[in-house]
Amino acid sequence: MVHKYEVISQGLIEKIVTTLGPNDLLPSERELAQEYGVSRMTVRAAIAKLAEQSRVYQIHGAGTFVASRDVSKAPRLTSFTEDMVSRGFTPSSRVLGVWVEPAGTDVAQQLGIPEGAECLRLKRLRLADGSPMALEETRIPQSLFSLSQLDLARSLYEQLAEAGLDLYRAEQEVRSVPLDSADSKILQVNVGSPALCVERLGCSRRGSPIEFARTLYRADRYSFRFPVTRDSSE
Amino acid sequence: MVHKYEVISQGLIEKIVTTLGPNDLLPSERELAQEYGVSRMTVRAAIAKLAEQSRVYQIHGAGTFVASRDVSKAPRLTSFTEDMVSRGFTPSSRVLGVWVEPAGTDVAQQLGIPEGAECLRLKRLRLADGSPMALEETRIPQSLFSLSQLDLARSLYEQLAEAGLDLYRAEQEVRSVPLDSADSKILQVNVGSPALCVERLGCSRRGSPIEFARTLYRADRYSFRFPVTRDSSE
DNA sequence: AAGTGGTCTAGACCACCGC
DNA sequence: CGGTGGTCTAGACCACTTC
Repeated sequence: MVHKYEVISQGLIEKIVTTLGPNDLLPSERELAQEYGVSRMTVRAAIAKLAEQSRVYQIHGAGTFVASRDVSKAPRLTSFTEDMVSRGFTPSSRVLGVWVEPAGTDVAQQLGIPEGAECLRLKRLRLADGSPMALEETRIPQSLFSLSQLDLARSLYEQLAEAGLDLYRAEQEVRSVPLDSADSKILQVNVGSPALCVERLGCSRRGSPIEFARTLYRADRYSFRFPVTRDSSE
Repeated sequence: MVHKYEVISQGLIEKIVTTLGPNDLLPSERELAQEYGVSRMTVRAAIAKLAEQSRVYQIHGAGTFVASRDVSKAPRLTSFTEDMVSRGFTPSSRVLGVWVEPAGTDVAQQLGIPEGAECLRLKRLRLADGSPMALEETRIPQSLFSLSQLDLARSLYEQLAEAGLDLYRAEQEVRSVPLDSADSKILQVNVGSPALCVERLGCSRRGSPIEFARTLYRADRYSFRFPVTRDSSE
C-alpha cells in the first residue's frame, strides 16, 4: 500500500462491501479528495481502477455508483487451481504424461516457432472435489522452459514466473466439441458427450507466446460466465 | 473530434497502422505533449484510451509500444447481425414465432420480474450465408416493450434503443450442450450434436435487466474468441 | 442553478529500464 | 546515467444530470 490512490481504492472497496449495495451512490470525487486530503486527479485514478474492474460505474453529471455484484468479475487469466477455488471446489490434479516432442503444424503456428521444434508437452487430468472436471494439455517451447526444470509437484505458472516467463495476457478460443472414446473414458462421461474446448495461447507482456493449452471441460460441470459491454472501442 | 486527447489518439492510430509494426516504440509522452502542444496528462489520457483497447501497451521505464495486431478485441455487446458481418458472413433471419406469455421461474429470476409477469418472446433462426448458424430465443418484459411496438422487419436493438432501452452491458454464460431432436432438425445437424449455448442478460447502464436471450450456436460453425489479462484486480 | 463527472494545464518527484 | 512511464498537485473550465 504505497500509493495514495491505492489507499482510496481500498477505502472505497471497504465502504462498498460493508455499508453499500448495488447502484448506491458513492461520495463525489471532490468530497473524497477533501476527505483523503489529496488532489481530485488522485481520486479519479482510484475510481478509474475500480471502474476498470467493474466494481463501480460513473454517469456524467450524476455520480459514481456501486456496480451490481454479479457483474463484477471480468474473466481473468487464472490457473485451473485459482479458477476452481473461486468456484468453490477443491482442485486436484493427476499427471497423465510428460513428453518432449516436436511441435506439430498447429502448435508451431500458435507458438510462433518452427514446425518440428521441440516442445514440452504436459497432459493432466484436472479434478474438482475429487471427480474429473477437465482434461488439459499444455505445450511450452523447450527453448523457453525445459523438462529438467519442471517440478510436477508445483504450480506450472509459479515455475514459469520464476524463469522470467510471466503470463500477462492470453487469447482464448472457446468451442463446443463431442468427446471421443478415449477422452470420455478419462472424464468419466458417455462417448459423444459435449465438452467445452478452450484453447489458450498465453503470452508475455510484450506479446511473445509462452504457452499453448487445450482444455476439455465436462459440459455438465463447467460453464463460462463473463460480462460484455457495448462501448469500449471508440 | 472535440477533445484534444481524441485528436492525439487518432493521430497515434494513424501512425500505428501506416508506419509502425507490432512492438515498435511510440514517441514518449513528453515528446507527444510537445508535438501536440498539450499537457502530458492529456497525452496520457489519449494513450490510456488506446491501452484500454489493447492497441498499445506500456512498460514502466521503457516506453509505449504497439500491441500485436492479432490480439482480438475484447468481446463487445453486438447483435447477431453485427457479429456475422464482422466474421465475414452475410446474415439473415427467419422468425419462428412471436408470443406474449407469462415468465417462467428462470426467466423471471433473470429479468428480475415477478414469476408469471407477461413477457414478449421472440424465436428466430439465424442464418449465415443462407445456412443455419444459430437458434435464438429472446425475452423482454412486456412492461418495457410491447408486442404492438414490434416491427419484425427491423433490428430489435434499434427499436429498443428508440424506446429508451439502450443495452449498455450484458452478462453472458457460455456452455456446451447436446441438441435435442427438434433443435437439431431446425439447425440441420444430427441429433445430439454439440452446440454452444449462450445465455445473455442485457442490461441498461444502470444495471436494470432489459432482455434475456438464449442462443444455440452450431458447434461446427461457431466459436468464441476473446482475450483475458492477468492484472486487473488488486 | 447547483452539483456531478469529463477534460485540461503546467508543473513536480519517484520508480524503473537500458546503456 | 538519462530517459521513460507512474503518481501527484491545485487549480480551471466544460458538459451533463437533477431539481
